[in-house]
Amino acid sequence: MYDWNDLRFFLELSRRGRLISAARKLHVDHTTVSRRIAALEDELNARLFDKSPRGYKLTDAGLRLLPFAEQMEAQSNQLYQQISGKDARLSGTVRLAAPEALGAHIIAHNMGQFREMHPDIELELVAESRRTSLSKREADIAITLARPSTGRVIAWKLCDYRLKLYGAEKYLESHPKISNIEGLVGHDFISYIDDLIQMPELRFLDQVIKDPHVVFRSTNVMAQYNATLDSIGLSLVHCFMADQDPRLIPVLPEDIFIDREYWLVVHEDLRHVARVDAVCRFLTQTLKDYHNRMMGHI
Amino acid sequence: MYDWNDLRFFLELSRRGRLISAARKLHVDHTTVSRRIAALEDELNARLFDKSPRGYKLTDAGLRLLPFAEQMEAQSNQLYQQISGKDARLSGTVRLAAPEALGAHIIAHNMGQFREMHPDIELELVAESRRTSLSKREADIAITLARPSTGRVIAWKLCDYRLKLYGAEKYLESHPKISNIEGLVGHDFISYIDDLIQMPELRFLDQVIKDPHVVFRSTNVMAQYNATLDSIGLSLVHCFMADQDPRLIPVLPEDIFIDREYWLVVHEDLRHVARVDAVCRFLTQTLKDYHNRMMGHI
DNA sequence: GTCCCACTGTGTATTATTGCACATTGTTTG
DNA sequence: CAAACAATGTGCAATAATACACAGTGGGAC
Repeated sequence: MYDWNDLRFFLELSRRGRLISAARKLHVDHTTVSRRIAALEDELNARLFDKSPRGYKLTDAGLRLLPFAEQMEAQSNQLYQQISGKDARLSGTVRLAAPEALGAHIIAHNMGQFREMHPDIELELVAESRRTSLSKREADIAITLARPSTGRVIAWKLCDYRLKLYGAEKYLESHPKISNIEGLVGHDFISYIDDLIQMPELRFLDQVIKDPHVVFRSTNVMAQYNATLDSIGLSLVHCFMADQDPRLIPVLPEDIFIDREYWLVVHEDLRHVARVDAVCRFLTQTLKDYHNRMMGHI
Repeated sequence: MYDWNDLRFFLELSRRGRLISAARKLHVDHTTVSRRIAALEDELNARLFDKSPRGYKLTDAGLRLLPFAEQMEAQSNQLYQQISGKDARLSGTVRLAAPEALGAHIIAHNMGQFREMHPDIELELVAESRRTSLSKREADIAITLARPSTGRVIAWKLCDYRLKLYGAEKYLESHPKISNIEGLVGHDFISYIDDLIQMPELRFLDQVIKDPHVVFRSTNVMAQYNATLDSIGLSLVHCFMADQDPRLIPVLPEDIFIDREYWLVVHEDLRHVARVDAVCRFLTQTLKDYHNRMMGHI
């Protein structure tokens, strides 16, 4: 029978992609990891990784093995904690895919607190506005704008958030005063690139004004934000970003606002993996604490 | 972190109770098992076994560890089968506690078929009519006469069975002819030892005749059976035993019969352990095939 | 195009684990 | 009560696993 310990080498290599990185985490030599993976592949008569000088990537067989190994690891951690009495320190890497605005601002700004709570968990933040596949392990956790409708995932709503229309002071001073929604006609706007929008929930400028005159488009939220600061136009910005910045003035805030939701999504197989669970709990609690800010209530 | 392989030594020792027996099963030296258990106890800072020259017995900590280790073993077996393509031959020991009659006859007579199906599973049959505790691992599977009402167990009904009153030809020839139930008065009977009966379901002679004249008592079903053959009295015998023996004549079979049930009981934690599951399936199917015989329908 | 860096693979020395031989202990049998 | 048997524990040799040193390869930067 194969060596159960080899599964620990397998797990770490699958998470880190490189022998030397996995070896460092496990406090062994990279040659040991290489040999143990080779031994495991030999015992199981299956190729678990596609190897290249640039790293190791899981094959289909490796992907199929992964949930079992993770379950064993979860059991191992539970038994260690329960029998030895010592808290088996949560450790390992968790990859989180989150919308750029949320990830780069709210989550990134809470990393200090997270690391205090879980010093051995390495949180990798993929802050992009494109879809990620959890079943292909592109991420362990995803934060989406809508509840996923298919796949072996578990999801729950994290929070609501609000966007409002903002303009820089310099822009507002040098353009016609806006006293009602009709007054927006003739103004310039900043927005996403329509045909590169991957989530319908990001199409919200059309709800504010018909046929907006867009002078700048970007897929990058930070680029849009900075362009707004640069006084080239108005844009719909997340309240949790803009309200912290006195340079941005909300435009008709009582009339113009878009509400959206954030959802936390985890693959079913990872739900009970301790470090994934720890990250989920942290995110859930953090965004509960941020409720008012997310909604633009100051 | 502790060596995951040590858990395999732990599992085998917990099942077999002796270093040398566990070592034989694992194809290692008994000193290896001894040292690996010592290493595991040291790592977990817990005593897992009470040691004596006569063997090793699980402590409370060991009992608490057991389900986790078994889960890991279940995961390991599943992944091996699924990834390597090879059927990880079901192996290991399963201890079955069954009522003596059922165990020693029906089950024992089907061991050939069972071993053909599962050559690496060692089925240990504890054929006794006393209660066994599944939570203390006195057995992995129990067959009982009634559905258990408490405990973290899973149970389902295996089958119904029937007992009838039988007498040996020699006894019947040398005693008053029995043409109705009233005619039983004055006859001799063989039965259990009343104050040593541990299950109310075994008290059935009282249902047939009030104040029976019992000339021989035993806790052992086979002893009762052989005494009946020896023509010292009448006894209520399981149809699945007696109907195969032309030496036993049923007495008033249309009027006198007792119906009982067999239940299969497994501890919740073992339900998904592959070899336990295999035994459960085998028993369930076997007793389904034996339905007519169990009920005395020839 | 060349050099540097990061990473993997291989051979060998070192260290850890396991098996062997045997002593010790407790139980059973005569 | 003594001898035999079964099981565990210990010391040391043999074997296996791991670390170390270094070669080879591929990609990126200049």
